[in-house]
Amino acid sequence: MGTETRERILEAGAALVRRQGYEATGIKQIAAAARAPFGSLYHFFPGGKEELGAEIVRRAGARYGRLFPAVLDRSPDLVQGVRAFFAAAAVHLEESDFADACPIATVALESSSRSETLRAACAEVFEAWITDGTERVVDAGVPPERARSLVVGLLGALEGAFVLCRAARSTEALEVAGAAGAAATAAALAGDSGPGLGSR
Amino acid sequence: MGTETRERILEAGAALVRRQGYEATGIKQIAAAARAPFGSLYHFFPGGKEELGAEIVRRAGARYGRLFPAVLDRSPDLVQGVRAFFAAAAVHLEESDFADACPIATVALESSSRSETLRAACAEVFEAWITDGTERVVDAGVPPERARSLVVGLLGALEGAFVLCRAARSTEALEVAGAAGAAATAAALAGDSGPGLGSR
DNA sequence: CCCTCTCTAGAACGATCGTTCTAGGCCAAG
DNA sequence: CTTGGCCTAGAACGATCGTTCTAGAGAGGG
Repeated sequence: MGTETRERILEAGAALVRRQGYEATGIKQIAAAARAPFGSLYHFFPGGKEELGAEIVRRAGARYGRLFPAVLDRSPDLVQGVRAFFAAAAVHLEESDFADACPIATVALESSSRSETLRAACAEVFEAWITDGTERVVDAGVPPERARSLVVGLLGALEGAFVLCRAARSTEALEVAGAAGAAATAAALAGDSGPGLGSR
Repeated sequence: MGTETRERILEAGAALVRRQGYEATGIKQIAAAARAPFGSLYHFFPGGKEELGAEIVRRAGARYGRLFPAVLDRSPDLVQGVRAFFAAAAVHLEESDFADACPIATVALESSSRSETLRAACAEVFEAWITDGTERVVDAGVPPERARSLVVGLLGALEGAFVLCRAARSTEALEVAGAAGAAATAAALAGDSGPGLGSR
């Protein structure tokens, strides 16, 4: 069955796009990295690069989206879960020589004014992450609207920290964001309407 | 003097790169948009696309960096200044059909694993923004280290919100980030070591 | 007047881009 | 055995990429 080839293409493509972005990654480069025959690429993705890109985004989004719940499940509470997630992101980023941050943020910025297809795929992934995250926060006892704002703030802080960290080749921004995110989460759990991410 | 041609090239290049990113923007496209002869491009930027890109980043960074102090000067205090800055960013983003966000964030993500020259230019700009912002916050009475964390958190929140807003074509994330940023600023001014961005 | 230096102007080059096309291998169904 | 599908395989195409090269316009100092 050749479906595993399709798999390899998406896998290799995701790794390349995460590091280089969409525009800088060639379709032939993906085929080579996946050790896939070039013809297969257009067989599995007749829509060409754009379709392949959208599929990579969705696929990487679904995989990366499982990380936050997984970390939460291993943490005693929400606040420590948030702290642990930012800390893990910092470790992983540094270990990859500041290459592996968010798998889709670069594509989101590159495509938002150029390809409606790609932009929509990124938006879809972000929204799924937010919805899933909100559910977890609501389960911890935070009112839905407040929970969503918290999660949007957390995700935004994470994405922004990735931008700064990759540029500076330093984890400072992730550390700051992690501490702030944890504090904001604690405030939301305490029912404060006060300071912190997510007070609207 | 032909230096004004150089100016036009940087101007046009900045506008294109801001919307499309670095990789998707062609050097000939910049020349055409600037109504500059193509030969002039290599005359002014002998280092080719990379040198031009780095110059665009630095130039756009210097210009955009003047915005935050300007907004602050027109605001009664730091907290309202922060709020106003995020609000203005949201208005400008929406008015530009979600095209004009941070002029260098896309380049930062695209280049960080591909071009040391460009990555360094972006890092330089971010660091300058942070340094300048920290100075303003220190002037308002916050201890230096705390001030820097606050500013790093604010900038990260802004950049991340831009990513989410452009993808979603919505200003939600900027609104959340603005409220959180203002609250965190208030907390820092009050000397709280408690919740909010920048509590390390 | 001429020489030099800056800047304009765009043709030309090789490389690479995404895409299309043709051809063959493989395997299950008839 | 033959047919028809999926999938592999890569050559070929036109377009465009960044870069280099040649040539000339224009101004200023000797």
